Amino acid sequence: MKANDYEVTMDALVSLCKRRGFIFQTSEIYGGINGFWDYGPLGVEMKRNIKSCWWKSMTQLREDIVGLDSSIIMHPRVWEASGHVGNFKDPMLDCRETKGRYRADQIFVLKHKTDDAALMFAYHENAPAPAEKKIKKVAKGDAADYAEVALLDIPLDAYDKLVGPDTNEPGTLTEPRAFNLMFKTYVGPVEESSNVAYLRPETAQGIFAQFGNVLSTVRNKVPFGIAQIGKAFRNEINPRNYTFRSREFEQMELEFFIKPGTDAEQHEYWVAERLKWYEKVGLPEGRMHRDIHEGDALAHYASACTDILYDFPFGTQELEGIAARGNFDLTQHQNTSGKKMEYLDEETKERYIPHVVEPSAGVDRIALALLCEAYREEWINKETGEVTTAEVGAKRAPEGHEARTVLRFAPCIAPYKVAVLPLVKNKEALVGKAREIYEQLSKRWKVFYDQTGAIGRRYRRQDEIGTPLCVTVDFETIEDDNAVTIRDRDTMEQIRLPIAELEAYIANIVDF
RNA sequence: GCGGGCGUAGUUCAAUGGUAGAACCCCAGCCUUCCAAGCUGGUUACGACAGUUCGAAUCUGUUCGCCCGCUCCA
Repeated sequence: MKANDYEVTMDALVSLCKRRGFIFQTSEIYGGINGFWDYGPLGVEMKRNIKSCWWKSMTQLREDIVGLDSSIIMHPRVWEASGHVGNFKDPMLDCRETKGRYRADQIFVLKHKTDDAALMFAYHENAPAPAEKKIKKVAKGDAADYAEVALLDIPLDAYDKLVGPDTNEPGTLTEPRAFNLMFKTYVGPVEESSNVAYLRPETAQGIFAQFGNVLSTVRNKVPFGIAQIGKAFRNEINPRNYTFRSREFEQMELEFFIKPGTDAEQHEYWVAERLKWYEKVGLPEGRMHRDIHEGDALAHYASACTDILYDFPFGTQELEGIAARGNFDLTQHQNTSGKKMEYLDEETKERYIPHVVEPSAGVDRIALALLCEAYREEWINKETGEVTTAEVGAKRAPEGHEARTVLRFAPCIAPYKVAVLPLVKNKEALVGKAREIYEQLSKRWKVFYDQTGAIGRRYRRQDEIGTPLCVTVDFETIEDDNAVTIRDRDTMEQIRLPIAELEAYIANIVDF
């Protein structure tokens, strides 16, 4: 069953996130800075819940995975070994005429074999046909007189004779510029090239670099995993779509080390495991997709890669990538550092560098997906109480109805688990009892106490921040039955429950 | 980074180059026995920096940010 058939608009969601304190633009008082976001009082709780559900499923509910917290700045050679220093940059060039942008290494050029003064024609890799046509039309020449050259081998002073891939005019291409997507800094007070360091662009390499230490301390046998949650930084060219692509973001990565040859089955296993987890935190199957990488889309060292995607309002986008990376990373570190990265199988006496399956998820993307999924506007018929999904974009509810905004979070994700509400605030005994319950429940969960305004308004406030349960203390509670009403966020129905049974009831609903 | 659009209160919107308003939200008080009731009062905004002008939310420039397209996404 889909949890939500309401199609949220990003405008409505962004507005609610700011209004209720989920997500703020960073440094907003100074005008903000592109690609960086802050999580407010509710957002930080929600994000912590996502991380602890993941951490619990990885390191607590199974004994073959241990945790790690490696530093953000590591030895620069880590990034040489991983290939990030060499490859983590894309030389790009623009066309002034068409406003197109191209990756320089994907553009090739047809150049006259003998006449250096002749026009040259650029084209997209493996698609020379348009350039060959232009040789006939524009240069009145014969394609046979031209040879293929990589764009990066064309000298800059010849760019005025170069015709771009999507134009017929020469001289419209800018020179290629390298974009290194790693944030650079200096270790120590002096800025010199010998102490350049990078903010990690992924948490994974911290795991690989500590593989040996972890292996020698925890006595785990292959297959086993190392899990890590932490910040990573990428100097994205163009952050977009709210928090979806940020320059500072948080990852939850597992490196699951396996025996070579079991890659395919382990990969398949982890894709299924992770999809189960997404279902559990509230992303239903109907809006989740798998993108199975094949052929050219696969990195050269990987034997399989499956992206897990979610239907965002701005398109179907990646939440997590699950890659079978062979032993590429450990081998690279072994070669670069000179330290052995081998595992000895005690039973078979085999020595090998383990292969790895890497489920790598973006916390911020999951948070955004959960917000999109949870957001819902409803219309409630004032007479019958019947609830219908609101029309998207409607300014107000139709005659005889009132509007309700509700975040239908899975209870394990909700920032607050319970709200405790005295029915009225000007009766001391009611308030006293409510405070007592609040303090009792607060020892176990994040609980909201609210005595302001009409009870209905307080319910709606909790709906809008996704609190799954409201506990209301009324006159019967103190005069009669020592019980409270519990109101459900989604159905708005109430049951009566003795205070003695309250904790067990709540735990059953909200704990992961 | 390029092109286009847009920046007024927490939100959604007003205001002819001349005192920045409203609704909702929020806060306080009164009232209130279960789904945004009512009454009274209150806080809060022209993204930033320059320029033109007697006077700028309004005109100009720059910049920052957001949205859309291109581009990119190991």
